Amino acid sequence: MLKIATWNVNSIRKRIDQLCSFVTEDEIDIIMLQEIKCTNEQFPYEQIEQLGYKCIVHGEKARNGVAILSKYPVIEDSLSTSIVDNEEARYLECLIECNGFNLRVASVYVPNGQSIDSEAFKYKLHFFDCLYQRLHDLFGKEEITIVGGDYNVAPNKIDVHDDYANEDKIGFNIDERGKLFAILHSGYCDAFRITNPESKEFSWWDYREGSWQQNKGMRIDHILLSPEATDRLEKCYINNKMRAKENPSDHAPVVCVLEESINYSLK
DNA sequence: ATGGTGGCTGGGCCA
Repeated sequence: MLKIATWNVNSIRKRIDQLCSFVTEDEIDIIMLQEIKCTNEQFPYEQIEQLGYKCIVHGEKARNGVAILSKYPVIEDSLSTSIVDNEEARYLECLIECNGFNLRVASVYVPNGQSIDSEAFKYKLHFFDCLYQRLHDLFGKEEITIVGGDYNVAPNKIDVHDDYANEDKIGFNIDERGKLFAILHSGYCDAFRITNPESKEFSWWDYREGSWQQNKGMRIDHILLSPEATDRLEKCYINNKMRAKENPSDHAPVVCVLEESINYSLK
């Protein structure tokens, strides 16, 4: 069994103790992190390595920043840390060797987009185009590809609270949903939705307006799987206990469980 | 209610 998680921590330095208890209690093998909000130098390597994880970090000062932590050996790192032609730390990819087969793992932090009529929204759509291109290029390269992250898009009505299922709302506009659908159509699977077809669950709740208390959230954090990974998918869950803690991230971790005792080679 | 809270910082910007 292989447990793989994604979590937007909203500052790794603020959340380091919660991260350590989460990966220990949920027995996480690999985790993709977003919004670490620190430089590579500021990253708390020591505390995480003590738990047996290798750290691959692509940070920047004060904002954004992605990382991948793995209990299994990382055989290639710093792959394609820039899928968009700018300096923002929003994408990181590596290759992990796991009991004789390779996993290509990516951590992605899609721009929020601010509002539908903003320049930031155009950038969000452009980022999605670049992400699509990268994931399209990866398709079939390794059998097992896992792309976890904060996509800042809820795929369908069931993924947002009732007040929010509106074209004007950022994260639910048809153009950005279309970009996510295009990635799914290219062959990747939404691990949570395929294992929980009817569940109205969220992965993010605004800090403001009592959103958590009223359960007014959105499911915007996703684990996308290549077909050979999807075949091995046992379950996927959102650990919203992490959102209920004191000083939480505004996001909850998403976890998928893969069966690993399978010959992954198609040849 | 054009607000609200939280994290970067060290005054706003971003989410």
